[in-house]
Amino acid sequence: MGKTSLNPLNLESVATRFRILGVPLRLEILNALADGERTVSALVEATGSTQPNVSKHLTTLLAHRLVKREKRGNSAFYSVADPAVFELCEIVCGNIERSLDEERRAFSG
Amino acid sequence: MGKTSLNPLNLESVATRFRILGVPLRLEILNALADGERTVSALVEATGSTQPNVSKHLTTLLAHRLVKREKRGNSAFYSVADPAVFELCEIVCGNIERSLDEERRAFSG
DNA sequence: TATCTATATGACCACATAATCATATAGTCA
DNA sequence: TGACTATATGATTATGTGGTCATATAGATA
Repeated sequence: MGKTSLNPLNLESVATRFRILGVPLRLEILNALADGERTVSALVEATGSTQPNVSKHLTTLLAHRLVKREKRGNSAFYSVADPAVFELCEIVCGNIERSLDEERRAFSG
Repeated sequence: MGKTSLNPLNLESVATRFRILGVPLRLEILNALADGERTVSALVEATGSTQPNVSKHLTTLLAHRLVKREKRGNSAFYSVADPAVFELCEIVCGNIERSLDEERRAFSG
């Protein structure tokens, strides 16, 4: 358990996950879901994108199990399926910061 | 410090990082670099892809500072720039496993 | 210099997909 | 039922990019 080295089988699905997260609007949606469930309309407003576009990305996120969906009345409430995605973002942010630091060092040193 | 929530500025670069990692062959390359530097030829052999293709992906990985390059003699030695990428993969793997568990539970429960 | 090996790169094609628009579906309320 | 609201979806377009091929560059060696 925990032995999650990248065998060819995993490789494809891991890459797919990354690709799903590689769209700014989708990250924005996930970010907007960080503190709880939101309706599609709320996400449309939060992101400033169009309703069909947000809906489509939510469908994609749902298909890859990054979000959950619950329909209540007229609305669809989406929420993050696995909070671990936020760890990913944090690591990437740290990653980028280190890159930039190095870049700065290269320029000033 | 460590407050790396996704502001719109970060959002684009974080998404880009994810997109870079969203290509199986690139993950395979990074995986092959897990235990040290490798030449392009070695990576071509390790991945089974073509030389121009591997070289091109290495160029991409280099441009986004996911790998480092050092030329010695006739060869170019590439290595992972920030080992944190492997954490990412581990998290994603765990993520996927939880998804699959849930899926299995949904079918059998 | 000529040749061999290693790597990089430009041109090209094929394919995936993000965004938009129009429209369909479905639930609510009068 | 009919009108309204919320969400989903099909068609279309535009764009990005992964893969391939041919070729260029550059270092090593004779």
